[in-house]
Amino acid sequence: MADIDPRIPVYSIGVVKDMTGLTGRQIRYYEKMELVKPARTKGNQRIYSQKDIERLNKVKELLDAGLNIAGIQEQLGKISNKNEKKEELNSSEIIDDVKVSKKKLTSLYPVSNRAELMELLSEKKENKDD
DNA sequence: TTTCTCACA
DNA sequence: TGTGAGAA
Repeated sequence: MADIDPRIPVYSIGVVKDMTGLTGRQIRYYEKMELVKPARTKGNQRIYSQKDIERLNKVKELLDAGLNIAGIQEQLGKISNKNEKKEELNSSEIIDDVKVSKKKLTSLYPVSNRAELMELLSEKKENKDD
């Protein structure tokens, strides 16, 4: 649909919605809040990279952790700026363990962390693309 | 199918 | 913070 670069995989909002378990509106809403910054196709369709997927999952965790948009912007700004601080990870790894697939995720997979999710998503992408 | 804006809670 | 409706 929106594979512009053959090197890197890009996803439309439809697949991102399926991957993240978020609704299309939530994803667009996060973009509006500048939590994510997907590129656009010639037809103005949003195109998300794996970095965007990870960011959206991060947003999910942060929101679930009790953060508001402003707080998430700070967290995302940090990781986007440079590598994460060990002290900051202290709280991140705690929520990282048990969030992800808590209540949303309609028909996803029995994953328990993002890393595992990303692997599954990669397989799914190849499967769909094929 | 995805996009946007307006409006509601 | 997130969604519904309407229009394109």
